[in-house]
Amino acid sequence: MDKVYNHKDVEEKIYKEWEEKDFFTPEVNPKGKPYSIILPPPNANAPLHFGHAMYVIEDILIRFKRMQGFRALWLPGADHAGFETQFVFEKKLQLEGKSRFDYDREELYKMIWDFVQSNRPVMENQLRRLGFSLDWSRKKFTLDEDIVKIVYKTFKKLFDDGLVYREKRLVNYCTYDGTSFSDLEVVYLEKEAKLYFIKYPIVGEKDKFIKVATTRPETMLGDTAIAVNPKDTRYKKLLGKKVSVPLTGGREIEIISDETVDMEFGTGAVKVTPAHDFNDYEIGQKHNLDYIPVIGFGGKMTDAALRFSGLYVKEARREVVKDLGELQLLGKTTDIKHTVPTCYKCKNPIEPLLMYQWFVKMEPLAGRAIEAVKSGKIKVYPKTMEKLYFQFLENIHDWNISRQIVWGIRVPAFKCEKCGEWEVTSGEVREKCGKCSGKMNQDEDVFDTWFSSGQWPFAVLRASQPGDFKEFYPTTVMETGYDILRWWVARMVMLGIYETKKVPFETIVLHGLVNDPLGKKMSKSKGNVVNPLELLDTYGADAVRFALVYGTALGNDQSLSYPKLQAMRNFTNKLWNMARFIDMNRIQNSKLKTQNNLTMQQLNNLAINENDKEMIEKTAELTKEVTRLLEKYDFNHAAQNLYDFIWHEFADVYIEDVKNRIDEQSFIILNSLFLILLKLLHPFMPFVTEEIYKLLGGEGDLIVSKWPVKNA
RNA sequence: GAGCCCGUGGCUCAGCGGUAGAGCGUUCGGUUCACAUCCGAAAGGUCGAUGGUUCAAAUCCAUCCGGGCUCACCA
Repeated sequence: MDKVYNHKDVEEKIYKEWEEKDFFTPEVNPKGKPYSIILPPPNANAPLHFGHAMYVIEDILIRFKRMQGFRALWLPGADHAGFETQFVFEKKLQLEGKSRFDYDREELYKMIWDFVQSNRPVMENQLRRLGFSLDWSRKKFTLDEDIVKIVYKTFKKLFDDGLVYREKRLVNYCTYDGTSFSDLEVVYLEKEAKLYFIKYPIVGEKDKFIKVATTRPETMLGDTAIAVNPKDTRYKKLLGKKVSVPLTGGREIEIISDETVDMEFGTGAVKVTPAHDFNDYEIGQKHNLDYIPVIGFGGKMTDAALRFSGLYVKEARREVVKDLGELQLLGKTTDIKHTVPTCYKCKNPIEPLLMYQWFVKMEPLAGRAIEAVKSGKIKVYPKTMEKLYFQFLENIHDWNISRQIVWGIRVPAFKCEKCGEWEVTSGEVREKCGKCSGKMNQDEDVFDTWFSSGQWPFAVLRASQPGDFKEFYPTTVMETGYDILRWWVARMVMLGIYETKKVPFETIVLHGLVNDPLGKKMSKSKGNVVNPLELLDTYGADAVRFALVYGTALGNDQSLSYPKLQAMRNFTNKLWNMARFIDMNRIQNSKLKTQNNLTMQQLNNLAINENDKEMIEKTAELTKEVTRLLEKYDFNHAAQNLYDFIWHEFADVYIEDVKNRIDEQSFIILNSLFLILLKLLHPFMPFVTEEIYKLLGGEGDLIVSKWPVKNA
């Protein structure tokens, strides 16, 4: 054996061997009970970041269960990541001096498809480098034909059940990216703004005004009421009176009362623009107001904005303020801080705009999802995360699932040109209207990516291999970062229960984020992103894996620590040298048998020396403890126990002791105990343990060896 | 505005009701042994602050301070 463990020589070789021997499929344990985890499908188009390396937790579970004899399935996939990917692709086009408008829908889709396919192996190979024992024979993509079909079916079912509807409503729209979003994709940023006080002349009463305060004067062109609080005595006598909206050529609106108006803010009177503000939209619904859209989808003022038509919102604001000043209708302006809805991707302001979109009615779905966790049908680790889950589901709004992009699953809905009738299908194309035989056109929009990934567990198991769904659904564990609990996990629960009548997974395990060494969130814009591959090169996959679970409680964020990585790398080397010691003794004492792989029971029968007996007992205890900790998803302590015991008890004390009294019997015990420790450590450090196991003459392959049991 | 998490030796973090723990770092000693060393030992903490509950609190409760995250329609 080499003097020093060299992970580079070992990892690739071993992974290939495992893959060639088909150890990653559940079929290695044909008779075991099913145990399944679906890998959260990474974006097919993007290289992995450090968060993905945390999926090592899933590999630990799968290897553990595989060794215990379960039919352990860990199913890999890739996500088309609709808007994310189209955004990246458009950036690329931009660099080439092009834009999405230079291509028709089909061309653009094809280009993105090729782009994604060419990048996809990068991500998949990184998963291999991490040592993940994923069943590649079952890998799926969210745009695979069979998956798409399932997504269509769910949509149709939701529609038929009245849980999907198409309506013209105010939605979050990014005029830069040209698409609408769900609530979750809107980020509220605190910004400095000007609060303008504007006078609206009261009709028929000369020189009388009502003053309102607003940060968005340009939207006044679409005002359809002024609202005050019914309790506000200041305005009681003005209720029902008309005012004329400045700059609109005398358009008249009414002063109404609504209890949502905050008397303390501004003047206590608020302008109501139902077509461009969520609050105002609500008020508009209640009071049956008109909707006058003055901002268009391109971010420019519409014709309804009269002479401001064609101006961008910002310009329009400036002009409106200027004109109001000239008309003596502008009061004071003050500086305030307020939160502005912005696009999570491009950071430009989100405009609430009125449009027809497909919505999923969430309340009934959310209720069942809440119930699933409250009743214990789904367990959450760590338990504190339940709060996040409930918080989201208890305050949920209907989900806008339409996106105005091409990269994704196109909505299978067709509209008749003639009679306007909509028909939703399970993917079949409708050319003729069933009612009037008019020509039908498919909706241009695609689904929100999360609508398809929200169906992933049942979709992927129905599509992977015949029998998989029956065998492996519900899956055992869903493990992912807590940051996508709402985006993804909660939606999987809702859609899973809806479509299959069963929870999609029995347990949710959530890990924390990996921050940079200074504790800051890694992000491209900050330039502090650490490429996991570099660390794999430097420290080896085993060390990186171990460092990620060691010393951090489940669900807590951690900062990348180079000293820790180094310590873990040293640990792999320590293991290697323990093996070298054992190996050298075998060679030097050729009469020593290579008999090993004895069970605890056999070792107990063999041992005479007190120290040997004690070590057997301690190893048995460790086995019990590590097993117990893994069962309760306490990877941190399982890892710490292994580390401490192997280094500071087994190596520092026991090996030092055996050194001075080595004989046939003690060698067999030493060797066997070490192999047991390798088994316990294997889920965490699969490469070095497998390599050593084989060098020391372990039977077969460690990855499929039997998990040690205390009393066997 | 509301909620959540974190604040433990120089650094990174475990512990979360029963005499303060680990890794890294530091200091001293030993060894070249299977070990890019490794082994042994030591120094170093009134567990953010203040009150309370308890026989007993880093651990439970309250308030406050500091750091982070999330949610929310403040015009």
